[in-house]
Amino acid sequence: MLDLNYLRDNLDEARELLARRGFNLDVDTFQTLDRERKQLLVETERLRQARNTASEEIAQLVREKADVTAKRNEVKAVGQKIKDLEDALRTAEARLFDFATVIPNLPDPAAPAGVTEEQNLEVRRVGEPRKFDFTPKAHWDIGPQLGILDMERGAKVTGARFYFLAGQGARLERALVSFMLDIQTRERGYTELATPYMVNRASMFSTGNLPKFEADLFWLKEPDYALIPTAEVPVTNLYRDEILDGARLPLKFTAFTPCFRSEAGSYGKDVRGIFRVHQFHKCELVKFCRPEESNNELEKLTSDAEEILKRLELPYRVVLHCAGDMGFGAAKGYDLEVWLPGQNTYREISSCSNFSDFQARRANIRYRPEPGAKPRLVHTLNGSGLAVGRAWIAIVENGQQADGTVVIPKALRPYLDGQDVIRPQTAI
RNA sequence: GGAGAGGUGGCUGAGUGGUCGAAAGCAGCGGUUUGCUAAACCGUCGUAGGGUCAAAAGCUCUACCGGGGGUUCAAAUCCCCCCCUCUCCGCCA
Repeated sequence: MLDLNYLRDNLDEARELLARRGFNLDVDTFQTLDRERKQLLVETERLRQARNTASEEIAQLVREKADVTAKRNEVKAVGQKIKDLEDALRTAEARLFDFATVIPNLPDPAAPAGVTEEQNLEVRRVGEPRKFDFTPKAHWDIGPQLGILDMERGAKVTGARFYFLAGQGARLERALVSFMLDIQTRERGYTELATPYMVNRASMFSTGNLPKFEADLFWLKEPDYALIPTAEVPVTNLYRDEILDGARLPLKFTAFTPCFRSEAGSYGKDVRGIFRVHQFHKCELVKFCRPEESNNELEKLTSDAEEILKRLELPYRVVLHCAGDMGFGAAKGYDLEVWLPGQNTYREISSCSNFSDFQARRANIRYRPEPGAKPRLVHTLNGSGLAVGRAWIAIVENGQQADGTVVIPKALRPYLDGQDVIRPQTAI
């Protein structure tokens, strides 16, 4: 959420910045709502003051054992007026709040203007896509042929966009999880968290998933909890409504969780294979830091995610989001796109974003810069390090050989008892 | 699921209708003193939003004692609903 005081004082600037990401800020509506709220506030406070003064007079009269009936009746009428005004004020405040909660974050000046994926800026390419002397297959062919992926049964047991991994396939995924967490915790200074997989509405609001993206989430019938679409939600909410000691910043966490997404509105997209599914696994990286450090921390976080791809010898490129392709709450963000030979293209495997104070304001996460100083909002960042299912796809597609087997990246072999190749296994 | 206790400022913890935004202590901040990685003493010390002001300071007003509603001239305090924590019983991976 944007700072309402900033909006009041810099409406034109805000409108222009938001236009860079394709959002049309309705300046007139904002000013009208803001003015109405202010008028009601002033009037309500004026009457409250009158009542408080009168109440004190009554208290004094009572102490003097004087008659207070007349005075009491006089104030009684004010009380009703206050009640009406308070109702009106509450409504006005709610309307302003609702207006503000659907405004996306202001883009960082570094984010290129643009509204579509094509306007993203390629920053660098790392690793050379392998030359095949045969036509490389996609994972939806390789996986079932090896007997490590079963999509039909996933669809039977649950529905479309669900799947089973089996034997070496399931183990490959488990190895990837340990591999990713070990690097981030042992070498990159992240603290590992195991988190709740369902959260309440307040948490979903804080990260920006509510109120706008309710349809993208899976909801429990009872109680009113949603399954997390990413560990970003529980980890960012770890410090909701807290004041952190500035000396502890930056704080860095990594968490492995399942992620649940309804994928509403993506019906035609990526219908083959397991690239886009309702349930997947991800190792997430989350940081809390001082505002002046956040863009630098974004570079470091991105490089922490890249490290996994480098060790797995997977070719990838880094793309800087244009203003319009960024997530709702992001000010600046990079995508890591891994090379998928089966599809002959780079595909997203990680998204790393700086949310500036957008989530911190919603979540009320502050820090005290110095002992005794006033609390300020932190900046929050997060990124995938990495999406495990997509890493699985990348390994299978990049490691495939003409005979249908898959070579496992060297760095991962210690997590598989030294196994170097996935060979066809008995069907489940 | 059943029974009970409780949620107060950064923390601990008083306060059961009116000079309570809230005692006291700790922590923090400012200072004094002491020849020592500290102690003692003094002072200060919540957040948000209005008004005044060119602005800041200051002054002043309003709200906030888990959340929401109610009673009352007046609510941290009384009533109702919800949430959370703790204890005991039951069930259970």
